[in-house]
Amino acid sequence: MRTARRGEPMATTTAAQRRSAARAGYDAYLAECPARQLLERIGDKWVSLVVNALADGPRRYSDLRRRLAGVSEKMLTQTLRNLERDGLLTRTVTASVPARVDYALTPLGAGLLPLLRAIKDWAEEHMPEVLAHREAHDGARAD
Amino acid sequence: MRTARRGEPMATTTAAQRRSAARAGYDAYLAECPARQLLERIGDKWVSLVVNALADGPRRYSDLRRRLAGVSEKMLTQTLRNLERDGLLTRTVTASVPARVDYALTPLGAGLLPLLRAIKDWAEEHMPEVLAHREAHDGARAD
DNA sequence: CTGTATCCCCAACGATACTG
DNA sequence: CAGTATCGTTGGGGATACAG
Repeated sequence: MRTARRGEPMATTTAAQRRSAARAGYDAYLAECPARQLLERIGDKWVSLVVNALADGPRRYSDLRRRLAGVSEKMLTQTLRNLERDGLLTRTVTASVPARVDYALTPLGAGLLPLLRAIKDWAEEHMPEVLAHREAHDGARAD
Repeated sequence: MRTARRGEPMATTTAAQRRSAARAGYDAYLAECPARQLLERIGDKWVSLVVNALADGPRRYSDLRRRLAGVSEKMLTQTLRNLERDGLLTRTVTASVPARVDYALTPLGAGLLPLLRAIKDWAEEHMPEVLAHREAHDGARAD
């Protein structure tokens, strides 16, 4: 993107382009915002559940799959890999027959528990009110 | 879904079907889990930003659009409507010329601020470590 | 047992144009 | 000023089959 060199009017390239630039900049800012990065992690559908499932100790893969009855293998593996990649849990392979893999929270991952707890507490205390609003709102215009 | 009444072997319809049933049940459970409902709300890309933008008082639509430089009109409106629907903010129309609309947090919505603050604090304290892990992990296998 | 590989769908998000 | 309408892209997430 080059600035207009000549002193020409150039009525175009103003509003829309400025918008685009602002967007790009803001997006870059958002991509670096720690809070948003965290929300993207824990917002993943299975992350909070996996972390909670590991709260009281290591679990095997099949163990997790049973406890999180709704998860597909693909998503469970993907979630675990992402969390491992971020240093939130460890993956330990025991090369026996049959193979055995244990997952456990790291201290960093365990540090997430109080935060998840806070989220859960807020949710249990206030979500009913939120849902009541939602239904009232929908009901009023369902007609 | 009926349980197998007879003591018959019925090799088919077992594993896969049981899986499906478990999934459906678990999904239903998740749909009702307050913590997940909350995560779905605040996980929306613009929700936390909008709530924060309203932290210190009401704002007009165009005001919000300026402060959240990256948001499209569609997403801003959609986010605001969702939050209004959930009783987290109010929408006040002043029928003047030109039209004017103010958005403000309700007490319920303001109650979200401490939680968002907690998320932000955790993120600022620990996300650098998470990102360091991530890069180390990626770098190790980037070859 | 612990995954990987593949295909597919859909909802989120964005871009653009138009309206009261 | 404050939206609505419409279209297109993208990636999250699930189903299924296969592999070490």
